[in-house]
Amino acid sequence: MERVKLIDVARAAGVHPGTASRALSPEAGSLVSAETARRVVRAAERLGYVPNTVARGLRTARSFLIGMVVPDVTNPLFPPMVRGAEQVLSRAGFTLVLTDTDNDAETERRQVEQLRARGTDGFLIATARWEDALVQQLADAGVPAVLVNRNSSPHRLPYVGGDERTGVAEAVEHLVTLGHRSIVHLAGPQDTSTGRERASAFRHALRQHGLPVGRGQVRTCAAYSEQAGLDACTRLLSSSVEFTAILAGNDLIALGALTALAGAGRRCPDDVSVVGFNDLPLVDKLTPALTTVTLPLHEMGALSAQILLGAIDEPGRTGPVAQSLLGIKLAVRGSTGPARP
Amino acid sequence: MERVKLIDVARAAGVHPGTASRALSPEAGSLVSAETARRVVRAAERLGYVPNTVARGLRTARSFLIGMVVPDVTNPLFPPMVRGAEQVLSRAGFTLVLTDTDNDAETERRQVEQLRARGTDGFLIATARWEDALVQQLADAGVPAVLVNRNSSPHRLPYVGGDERTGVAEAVEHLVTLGHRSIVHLAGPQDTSTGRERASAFRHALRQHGLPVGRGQVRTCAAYSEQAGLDACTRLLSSSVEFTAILAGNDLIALGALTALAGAGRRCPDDVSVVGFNDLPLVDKLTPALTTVTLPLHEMGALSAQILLGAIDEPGRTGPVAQSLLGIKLAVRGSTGPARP
DNA sequence: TGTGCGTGCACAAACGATTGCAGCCAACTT
DNA sequence: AAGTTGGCTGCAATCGTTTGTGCACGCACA
Repeated sequence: MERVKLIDVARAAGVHPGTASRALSPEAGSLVSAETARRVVRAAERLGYVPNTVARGLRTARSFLIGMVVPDVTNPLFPPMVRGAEQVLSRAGFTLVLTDTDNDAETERRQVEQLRARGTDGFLIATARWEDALVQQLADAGVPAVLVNRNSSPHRLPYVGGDERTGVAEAVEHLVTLGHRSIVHLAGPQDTSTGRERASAFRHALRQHGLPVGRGQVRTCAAYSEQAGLDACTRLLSSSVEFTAILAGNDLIALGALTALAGAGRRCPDDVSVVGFNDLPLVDKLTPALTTVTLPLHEMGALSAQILLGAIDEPGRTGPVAQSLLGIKLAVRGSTGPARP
Repeated sequence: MERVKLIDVARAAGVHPGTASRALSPEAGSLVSAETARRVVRAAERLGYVPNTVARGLRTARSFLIGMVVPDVTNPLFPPMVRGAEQVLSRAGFTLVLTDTDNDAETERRQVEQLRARGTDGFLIATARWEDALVQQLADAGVPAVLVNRNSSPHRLPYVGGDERTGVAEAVEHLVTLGHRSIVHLAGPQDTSTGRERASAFRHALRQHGLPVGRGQVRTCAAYSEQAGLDACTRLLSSSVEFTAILAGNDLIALGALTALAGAGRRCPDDVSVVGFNDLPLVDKLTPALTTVTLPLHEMGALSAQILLGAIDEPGRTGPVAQSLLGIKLAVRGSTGPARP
C-alpha cells in the first residue's frame, strides 16, 4: 500500500534516482541515453509510479496550482467560466483551486493569502472592483494574475471580458428599431467595470441614435441582484420619468424589474420592453422569455487561463498588458416588442 | 520581495529553527518556555512570516487539500453544496479543490489521480454511480472520502444526502390529496442512487395510498436532462397509459416534460400536474411555477465536509459508516392543481 | 558535595524530488 | 598512440519544515 517513489523506480531500473528523474522528465530527457530512458520508463509504468507533486513543488518552487477567485459560485454566471478555465488548465497539468469569497473583501484577502502560502503559481480573478486593493497588491508583487469578466481601474493586469459596449449598442439598436424612444437603464453597481462600462455605453448609444439622455434615465442599482433591481424599478415607477423600455444591468436586475412592473400593472412586453444581460439558465423559459445579451462565458474562462499560462511561462515580460474583449450576442426573445404608438 | 522563512524568524528571535517551529505550533507549544515562545511569535509577526505549506506538507505527509468531485459545475444543483463544504473546510484550514469530471469516468479517474499525487487528504464525491469503480478503489485504498448527494451500492463510505423517500412520499401525498389517481414517474437514470431511490419510493408511496402500480407507470429517463425528460414524456404521450400527474426525477426532466406536454396540447396544471425535484433557481418564476421537492444542498455540503474532517482525524477507525439523510421539503407552486373529475 | 531528575533548547535527520557538477568511458582527431 | 571531446551517469546539495534525540543546565534531595 506504500506509495512507490522515484528511488524505487531507480532501483528497479538499476540506475541512480537522479538519472531516473531525468529519464522521466521530457525536459532533460535528452541528457540520458535512449536505452536507459526506456528501461526507467518501463520500470515506472510497471510499478505504477506517480511523482509526488509536493516534493517536486518544494524543489522547483512551482506548485502547478492556479487559484480562481469568484464572488459566489452559486451565481450561474461563474460556473461556465470556471469550467472553461479548468479545461485549459488541467490539460496543461495545472490544478484549479476555486475559492468563493462570498462577496467579502476580508474573506477574499484571507483566501488569497492561504493560496499564496501554498505557492500558487497564478490567479484568475473574477471579483475585481473598479478600485481594488487586492488587485493592486498582486500587481505590485508581480504575481501572475488575470482578471476575468470584471476589470480594474489602472489596467495593470491582463483582462478578459465580453465586448460590453457592442452588446449594449446592439440592445439599444434593437429597441430603437422596435420604435422605442424612451429607454431607461437600470445600471449595475458603479464600482464594477461592467456596471460602469454598460452605463457609459448606454449613454453613448442613445446619443448615436439622436436620443436625448435625460436626468434619471440611468439609475444605479445597489447590487447585481433581483432585490436591487426590484427596488430601483419601484423608485423609477414612482418617479415622473416616462419610459417604454428598460435595459437592465444584468438578468437578475431584469427579473426584479419584471416583478416591479407586474406589481404596478405594467405588462411586458405590451407596455414595457425589458432587456437583460448574461443569459442565465432558464431565462429563456420565462413568460415572456427574456431578451438578453449573451456573453461567451466558457471562452472567457478558457482564454483567461491561456493568457495566465503565458504569463507564468515568461515571468520576466514587462510588455503592455492585454485587454481582451470577446464577441457578444443579443438573444432576442419575448420580453421585447414594438413600442406602443 | 523574498518570502521570509522559518530560519529568518529563528535568527531574528535568536533561537534555532527547530525551536521556532515548536514555538509557533500550538501542538508542541508546551515544549518551549513561555518567554521564548513570545519572542518567536513577535518576531514572526514583525517579519510577516507565512509558513510554506508545501514544505510542511512534505514533512508531515499532509496537504490540507480536499478534492471535491462533481459531474458538472454548471448544473445549479452543485454550487450550493460546494459552497457549504468550502465554508466548513476553509474554517478548518483546508483548501477545497473543485474538479469537474464532465460526466466522464476517464476524466474523473485522471483528476482524482492527479489529486492523489498531490497528497490530497480526502475526497468529497458527488459523482457516485450505483456501481462505481472509483468509489470501490478509494474505499479499498483507505483514502478518507465521503459521498454526497449520490450513494453507491455497498455502503462502504459515509454518505450524506437528502431524505429522498420522504420527499417522494410528500409529493405523492400532495398529488393524491388533489385527487390524482393516475400518477406517472419519469425516473432518473437507474445507475444513480437518487434515480433508484426515488423510483422505489414512488412505488411504495402509491401502494400506501392503495393505488395500483401498473406497467409503464415508471419510465426511466436516459439522463437527468431536459432532453431526456422530453423524450421520455413524448414516448409516454404516445403510449396508452392514462395519467393526470407526473412526478419527475428532477427539475430538468420536469422541464422537458412540460415542453412535451405543451407540444401535445396538454395544459399544466389544468390537464396534467407536474412535480419536480431539486428546486433549481428560477423554476419558481416559470408559468406555471414548478412545484418541486427542495433539498438542503448547502447543509449537505457542510455536513459531508464535517464528516470528512472527522474521518481524516481518526484514520484508524473501522466503525460502521454513517449514512446521513437530511430533511427535505415540498415547495407547492402552480404546476400542480386539482385532478379533473 | 554528589547524584538524580526535569526543563528547555540545539542538532541533525528526515520528507521526495530536481539539478549543478564532476567523473568516467568510448570514440574521434591528429 | 596519446590527447581531446562529448555523451551519460552518479554524487550530493538543496528546497523549508517538522520532530526524535541528546546535551547542558539548574534545582532538589540525600
